Amino acid sequence: MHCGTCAARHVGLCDALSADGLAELADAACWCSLPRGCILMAEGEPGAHFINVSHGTVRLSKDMQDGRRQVIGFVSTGAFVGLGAEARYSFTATTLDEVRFCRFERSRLRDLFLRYPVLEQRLLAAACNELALAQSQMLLLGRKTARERLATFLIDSSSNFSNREPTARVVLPMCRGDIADYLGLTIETVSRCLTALRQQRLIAIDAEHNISIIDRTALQAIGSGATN
Amino acid sequence: MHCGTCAARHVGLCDALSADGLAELADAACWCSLPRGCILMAEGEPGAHFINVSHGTVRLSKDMQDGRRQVIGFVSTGAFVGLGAEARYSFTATTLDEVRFCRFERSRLRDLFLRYPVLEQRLLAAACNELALAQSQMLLLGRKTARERLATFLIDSSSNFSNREPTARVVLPMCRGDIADYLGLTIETVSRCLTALRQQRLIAIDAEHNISIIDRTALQAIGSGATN
DNA sequence: CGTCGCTTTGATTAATGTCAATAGAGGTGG
DNA sequence: CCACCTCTATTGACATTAATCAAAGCGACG
Repeated sequence: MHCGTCAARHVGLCDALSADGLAELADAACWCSLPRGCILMAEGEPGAHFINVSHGTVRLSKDMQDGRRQVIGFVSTGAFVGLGAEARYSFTATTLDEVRFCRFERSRLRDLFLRYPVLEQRLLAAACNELALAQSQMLLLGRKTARERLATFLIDSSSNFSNREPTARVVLPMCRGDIADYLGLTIETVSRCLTALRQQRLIAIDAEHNISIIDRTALQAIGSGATN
Repeated sequence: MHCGTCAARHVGLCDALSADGLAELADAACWCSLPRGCILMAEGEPGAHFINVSHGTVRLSKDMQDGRRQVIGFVSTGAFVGLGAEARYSFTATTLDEVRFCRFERSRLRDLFLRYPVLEQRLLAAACNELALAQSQMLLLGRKTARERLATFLIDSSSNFSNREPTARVVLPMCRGDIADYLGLTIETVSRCLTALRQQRLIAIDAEHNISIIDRTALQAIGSGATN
């Protein structure tokens, strides 16, 4: 088993278990690795599995018939995906880079949950956390301007992806189109807003996927709607 | 104790418990009733409580400093509010009409959860359900047109509020402003879209808070983006 | 009967989307 | 190593949706 070297060993579900519980959990898991651009789960398909990401970034999205897409989240190490799936997945999960993960059969997890109630506690905590994030995103999508959305996104990204401590360097594993679909904007608007923020010396665009936050305080103010 | 006559007795948390468990739960609860327009919990305040709505409708919202507001949900009988609150509430809960509810001290619930794991299971299921709703709302806020948002809202409302079975008659306990803040629009746009739907004979506006769905199929199609 | 709050309707503006062209970056093969 | 190709991002011109500003209608209530 890979648990000893797993990057997610000390986060989320796995961290809740001692060695023997972990062995049982590992027994129910299937280790997988997929390259960029693969679909981990597709909206509408039977939600038989549940995965725990141990490396890489996954894009979660909902699509409309005519091609409009809303990215509902980007998740990485330690994240659970497919938690609530009542019978069918309610979104599509796609790899943005090389992703390693454990896949669990939903049915096999059930009795494990009964014997280790701490697992359910962790899932509940994770679900509540995701819910709070989703609610913040609703405020962003419903009420913030394009500029405010970008500022919020950059601030959030500077603490979400792999770093716990906020850093000036922000690595964005997704392309502009994914950012646009996450923020409810178009690629062009994302590009224009980034350019504007750069011209005002609030950020520096070192490379397309590599941004430096120059004035964090100002960005936070913009993101919360305090300035313009 | 009021459990015997409580409208929420056979939904959510309470339904999971047998008589003696329920007695314990009741022991930790405080029954309250508030008129319209009261604040049940305020964003940013210490999240000491957790409530279970037994009657009425509660509006959950997040506000920005300059007055912009996003309603993140309307909840009624059986709903849990304040679930995940890590230390502080992440939204404000306001009564839209007369609301009756049970209030629990978060600390007193903890040991009850340990002894009745089924409670945690129910909360997890509820949280996952809310998460899926939040994700659908993100699609609405990020990608749908005003017309599509209204159609979606009406269809959802026709099965959410008090009725399990979808009905033609939709009673909206909230005012236009709340609908606007829920759909990420302005009052004027909500009004205009409702008028347009009425003129096309898809709905009838019997009274401001009382709408009849005339062509459900067409509304569903509009809401999912299939037509215009 | 008049006032107040909420809703509807109308005219205009502003923000973002759409369409189109250009510019870079990265990869491949001659 | 360089030229080319493709994919992505940027920039510009214009169109469109929904917001804003303003006024009038409607209902409830004193």
